Amino acid sequence: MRKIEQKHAEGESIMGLERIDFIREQLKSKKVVYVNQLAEKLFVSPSTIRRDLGHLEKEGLVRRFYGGAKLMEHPSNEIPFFTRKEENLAAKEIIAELAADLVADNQVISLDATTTAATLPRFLHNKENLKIITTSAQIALDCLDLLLPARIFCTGGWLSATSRGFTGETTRMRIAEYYTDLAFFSARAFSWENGITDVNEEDVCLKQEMIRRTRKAVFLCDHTKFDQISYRLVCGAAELDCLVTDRRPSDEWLKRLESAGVEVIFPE
Amino acid sequence: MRKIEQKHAEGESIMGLERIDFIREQLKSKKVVYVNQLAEKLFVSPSTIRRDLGHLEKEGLVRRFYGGAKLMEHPSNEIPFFTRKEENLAAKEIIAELAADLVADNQVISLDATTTAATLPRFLHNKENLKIITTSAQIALDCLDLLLPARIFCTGGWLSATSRGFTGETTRMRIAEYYTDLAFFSARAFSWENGITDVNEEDVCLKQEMIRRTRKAVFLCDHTKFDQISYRLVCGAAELDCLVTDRRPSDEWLKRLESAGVEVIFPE
DNA sequence: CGTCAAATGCGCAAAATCGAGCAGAAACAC
DNA sequence: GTGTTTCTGCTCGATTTTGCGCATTTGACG
Repeated sequence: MRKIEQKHAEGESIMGLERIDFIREQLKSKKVVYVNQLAEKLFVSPSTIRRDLGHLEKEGLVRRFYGGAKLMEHPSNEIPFFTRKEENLAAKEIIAELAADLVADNQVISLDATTTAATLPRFLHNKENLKIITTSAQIALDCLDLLLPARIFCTGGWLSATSRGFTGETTRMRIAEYYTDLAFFSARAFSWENGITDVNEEDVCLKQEMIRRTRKAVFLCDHTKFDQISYRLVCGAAELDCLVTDRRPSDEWLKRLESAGVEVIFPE
Repeated sequence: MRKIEQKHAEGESIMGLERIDFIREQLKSKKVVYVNQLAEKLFVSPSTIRRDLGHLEKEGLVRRFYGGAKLMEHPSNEIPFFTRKEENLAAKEIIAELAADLVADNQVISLDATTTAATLPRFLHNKENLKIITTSAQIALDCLDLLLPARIFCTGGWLSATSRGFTGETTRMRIAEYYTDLAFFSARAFSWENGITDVNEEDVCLKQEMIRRTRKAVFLCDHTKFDQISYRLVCGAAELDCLVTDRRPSDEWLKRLESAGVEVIFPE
């Protein structure tokens, strides 16, 4: 007990995991950390800090440079699923509620492995006899826990930690086996010139397959995603049938989307 | 020894369950606990704390690390499945721990959608480069949350509420695509005359496919299942390669299993 | 291009922690 | 009472983490 208090008095001579967590926080707020600074602050030797940063580098969280390390700007795909789910939660819920109105009884719908799509099932309680096709293990189990009156088909495949969904050739083939009334999907960015883009090559292929195999492709797109560009093309605006968002888009966007024949749904 | 008496004088030398409850509270509020910190706070030896944390790890509540333990964020996925999981929990853990010893690095193993099989992944932390093939959505996501160093393949298919796993023809075909080193499965009942039996027609077909496509079929069978009969045959005893149970079977059973060429694994 | 202080990676030894096994104490069953 | 089980603390060899020395690399400065 005394020992611990003493340590606290001296500052935190933290150990192992907790120290690395501290470094993570520093990185989050400051983007850059320096070996000496951390060593001093944490009362450990620079060697230890170097080792820690080495671990974080292996994880892909930072890039080392001479004297310290810099936070790697992560595509949001690599932020843990449950953190991502909290981001813009209000927006996702607004979108999900509006999107749910598109669904009618007895339909077959598909959902991709995104946090936005994962918000949708909560609003499907009053639909009867749905079939839900999804690439997301998380969404599949969520539907069970919600006691949805629906049949759930999950593609299977290799499980991805970041999306908590499945990827790979098997997954794509499974999607291709179903033609759906509605396909709900999201992505990281939407710009007029570059269309819908996202970071993960494999996930993009799955979205494309979903879009190809549906009567009505519905893009769930919160306001933060407009006029952004990621790098891998999902599809152009013209290939959409419908876009659901949480705020009224600008007049310019509305005009563009209308001219492209995209039905736009937003609150009020 | 003096130390202990002193401790008694100072107050809380908490014992057993009460101590573990305290650790639970600490975990809830702080997310991370340290062996030494707890030992001092609770006036017991570090050994005891290690044992306690070991128990909590088996329960799946924490993940141990050098010097302490961290609360496992088990963010959703619960309840109806969980109640069944509590039954014979101790037996399942004993079986899982023994079964895990059968697994070697770099192997491909399959797990069916049973609660007994679901206990296994917790004991696979020290194996490297595993591939896990499962029909269970629950197990797949559990493996993620455990941060297992393994690739997870999930068959997909139509989701069953009772097993939280997949069934159907698609599922069977997916299993058939992989040949595994080990197949771990469980079932309702095991009798000498009628072999392994279970209730659900569809699930039985999947188990059979798993058994057909493996080098070593391992039946996870707690003591309550011996000399029981359900109705749908999975396979006869002779088709097993190995049986793992939580208590020494009767001499008669041991003799039978030996004569059938089944390796029998039980504690001690 | 050369110099030099600072930072780095590597190996090693000290320290801390771990798990397994053993033995004593307390609780319990009979 | 006797035997059994459970819990706890301790010992010991093994593992992990940490700090330091040392040769090497880096990058700023002249």
